[in-house]
Formats: sequence, structure tokens, C-alpha cells
Amino acid sequence: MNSMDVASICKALGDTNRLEIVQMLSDGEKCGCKILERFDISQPTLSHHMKTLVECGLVNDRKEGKWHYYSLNCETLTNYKTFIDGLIGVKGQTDKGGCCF
Amino acid sequence: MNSMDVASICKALGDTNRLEIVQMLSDGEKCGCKILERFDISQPTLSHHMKTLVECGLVNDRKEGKWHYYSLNCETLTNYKTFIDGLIGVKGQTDKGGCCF
DNA sequence: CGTGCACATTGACACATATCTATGTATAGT
DNA sequence: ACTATACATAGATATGTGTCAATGTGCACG
Repeated sequence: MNSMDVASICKALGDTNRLEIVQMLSDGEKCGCKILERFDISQPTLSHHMKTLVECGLVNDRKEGKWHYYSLNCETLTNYKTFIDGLIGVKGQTDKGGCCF
Repeated sequence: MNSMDVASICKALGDTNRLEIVQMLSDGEKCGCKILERFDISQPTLSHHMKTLVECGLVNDRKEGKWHYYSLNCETLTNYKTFIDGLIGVKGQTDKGGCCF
């Protein structure tokens, strides 16, 4: 997972509505209309958010009849978590000394 | 750590320049001028990005003489990671059935 | 075949943001 | 005191983004 992918995931999670959608999906697969009920946004706005979440790979979209079922893409989330892990504790954070020696 | 905090962190990491700065800092504390050398942006732009990173709690700012030393805030990162962990594997992701029953 | 539902697409608009130049401020060294 | 360096602030601008109303599309059902 490269920096571009991570940035696009972060950008997707950077909107509070989308973050709450992801939290809602962590509870299990949901269809669009059910998600819409819980938010104070219009249907086109939700559609736009879901597109963003699907395009960055965070969310899976499964179509069944006229419904769209959305679920978290655990593989992407796990890869993302691994990336964040890599940022922590690589080295002591207080070297001090001159200007970055 | 509430959704607003997480969203602000995600928004900060959603810019590729800032993400690379964070990656750079994961290697250890750095001063602003040293960070600036590695990016093709102006000094005011870097100043703006660092302000964003400090304000969301991802980065610490330590002033020493005329230099500013930046380092990752591991506590924030750890809390953030915990939040992401919470999104994964809470429940089976394929309930199916009717419309979200 | 027509109607209703779930969802997407299309403009339009307000607002946020990334970036720059120009300038200001603080600190260190001569 | 003058100069150089590190960083911040202000103002301007172009681009991105979240949102909506209006409309289009695909599917199911009577």
C-alpha cells in the first residue's frame, strides 16, 4: 500500500459523515436506504459519499435486485492499519542535538 | 477519542505532502528547515501544513532558539490506531437477508 | 405496461483548502 | 546596530469538496 492509496483513504475518512458511515458498517453489512435513514443528508449526497468510500477501497458494494449492500473491506482496513503501525515507534522520537544530525 | 478528533486526523493525513512529512518524522525528530529541504513547496506552505499537523495533535512542536523541532505524537497515533482497530472485525460482514433486518 | 422504489448523474453553488508572493517577527552572530 | 536565518502571518487565487434540486436509470411488482 503506497502513500497515494493511504492518502485517498484518509481523505475519505476525513469527512465526519463518511467516518460515521464506516463506523455504522463496522457493525455489519447495510443497504443504502438504511444508511440514509440515519443521516440528515439527501440521497444524492449519500450516493456521492458511498462512491468515494468504494473508490478508495474502504467499502464493498454488492448489488442485489434494486438494493445496494455496503460492507467494510477488511483487507483494505487491515492494510491501512499496518501502514499506521509502521509510523509508530520506528525510532526514539527525541534525538535532540543540532539541527537534525 | 471521538469521531471529530479522528476526522481531523484523517483530514490532516489526507494531503500527500503532510502524509510524507509524517512518514519522515516517523524516522525521528526533525527541524522545519530540514523538512523544507525535502519538499518542493514554499516555506509558508510548509508552515501551514505543520500548523495543521500540530493542531490535530499528530505532531509535537518544540522550540529551541530559532529552530522548531517537530516529532510525532505517539500517543495520538496510538489512540488513532486503536480507533481503526475498533472498526475491524466487530461482526461478520455478510448478514444478507432482506433490507438490513 | 405503468407505477413505485433504490440509486446514480448532472448542474449549480457555497465554502474549504493548497498554494503562492509579500511582509512581519524573533533569534543568533558579527 | 546590522545582517542572516527560521518561521509566522496576511492577502490573493485557483482548485477541490460537500451539498442540494432536478432528472435519469434500472429493477420489481401488480
